Amino acid sequence: MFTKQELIEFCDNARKNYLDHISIDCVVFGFHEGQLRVLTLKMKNEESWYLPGGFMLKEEPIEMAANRILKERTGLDEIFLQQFQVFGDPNRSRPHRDMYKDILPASENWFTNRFLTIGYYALVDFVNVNPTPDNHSENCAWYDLTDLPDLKLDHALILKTALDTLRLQLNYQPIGYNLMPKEFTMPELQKLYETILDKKLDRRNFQRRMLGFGILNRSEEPRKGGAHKAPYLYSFDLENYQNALKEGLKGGW
Amino acid sequence: MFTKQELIEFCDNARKNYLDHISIDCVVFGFHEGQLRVLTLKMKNEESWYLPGGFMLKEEPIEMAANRILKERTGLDEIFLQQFQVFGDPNRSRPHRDMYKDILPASENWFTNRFLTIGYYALVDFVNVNPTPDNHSENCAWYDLTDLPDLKLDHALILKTALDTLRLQLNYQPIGYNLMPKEFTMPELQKLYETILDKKLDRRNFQRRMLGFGILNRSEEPRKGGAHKAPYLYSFDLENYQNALKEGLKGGW
DNA sequence: TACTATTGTGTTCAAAATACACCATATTAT
DNA sequence: ATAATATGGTGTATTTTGAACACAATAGTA
Repeated sequence: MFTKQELIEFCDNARKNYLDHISIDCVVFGFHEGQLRVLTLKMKNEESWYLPGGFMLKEEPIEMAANRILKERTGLDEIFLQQFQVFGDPNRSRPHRDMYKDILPASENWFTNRFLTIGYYALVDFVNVNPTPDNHSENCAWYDLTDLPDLKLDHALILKTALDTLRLQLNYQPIGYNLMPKEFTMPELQKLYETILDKKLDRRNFQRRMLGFGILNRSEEPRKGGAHKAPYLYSFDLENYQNALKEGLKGGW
Repeated sequence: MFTKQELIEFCDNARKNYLDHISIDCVVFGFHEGQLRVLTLKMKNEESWYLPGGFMLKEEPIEMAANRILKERTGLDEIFLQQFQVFGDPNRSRPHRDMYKDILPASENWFTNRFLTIGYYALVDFVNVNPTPDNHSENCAWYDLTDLPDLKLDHALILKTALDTLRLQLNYQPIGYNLMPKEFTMPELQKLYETILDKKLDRRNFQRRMLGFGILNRSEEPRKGGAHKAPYLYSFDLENYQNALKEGLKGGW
């Protein structure tokens, strides 16, 4: 929560640089060792959590804005973000209006204008990534999907919609490139799918189907040093992966 | 194209009523007897065609705005519109800026501000629908997809993206409810799929699969009066149809 | 050296998609 | 009337894909 002084400065700056009425919110899913989590920010002086979001510069392309915002707010860079929906209920920012109504009149408070927010989502390996909060935020935290804090505004809805979209996407697009390390084992990749879908899959059928997509390369050398039998290492075939993103994995008709 | 006087009036009105920086454009696919077409508008005094689009009221929900805009500009009402993507290249409205740069300075011309446009698409039966142009438009026309006029701004991109989305959607969602008459024959429905996909399908396999989805009811009475054997009539089972929209037709994993 | 946990690689059975053939019916040409 | 024809309904064999399941291989450990 802004103090009055901070708010006035923020609004002055925003009016100069940002496009009014449009914001971006990012749902960053993090995965590691069977854990699926979401990146959230806690605002200073406010007992509530938000998805990392922000505003667009007046002449900035949308995708660039999404990447910049995510980087500024969490330090995450070069993350593949996917646009999935615009949220624009006229009342979605009512909590902010209520919060600030006695501090600055609505007419002067750019921050509580109506905003449509463009939802983006991403998948990352949350140990390869080091979220660092920006000035407005007290803390970045990875929350387990089953144990979420109270998300402000419509951010719970945005999160749920992102998850639904991700699960649907799993059926016709490859995932994992931004999420798995360069080399990974088949059981590791399977764990990702199982975690997103919240469902057990058959080892052997998973492998056959996955290989059938033709987006994986198998290394000569299996992983060594672990306990038990040494598994093969796989990596994504970038060209085929990109192609599968465009074309879809298996046509229906 | 606006005259200077019209433009000034339009901008005055827009500033009062519309949300700045956001517009909506609709891709209305029309289908009839094997023809797939797109609804386009020709502006007065301008040799160019547009998708029907417009602006949001300051406190209007997005979906409501999309429906209102489509109705105002074409007369089409109660059409199921599906949001599919936001287009926001900073240069997308450059043609409009160039067009009006000598008529009204950009600082006074709300119309040439930067706009992000939210893309919606719909499918309708174009003989059940009677598009009537609004004041700004000289003409509404259904164009064949293979014979499109020059679409202004980024509207060709929006159309192409909508078509790609529609084709992809065909694989995991039912379509046709807004498009087919209440009762229709299986060959008629097949023709729709073939037209959208631009590909021939097997009659018998199509029917089996379609019925397998469980979203169709067969009437007792076959259609009469046509030449040749009387075909059965089908209608959509609304409840199952809606459910299939939400759940998808066949899960992958 | 046997035990255990994990991974690799089938094989079988069922379901679904594909390819293809035949019958039914309403109009039209003779 | 009757045959020709165009269109629509239904069935069947084959192939492909998906689901369920079992056994062999390997590295660490008791």
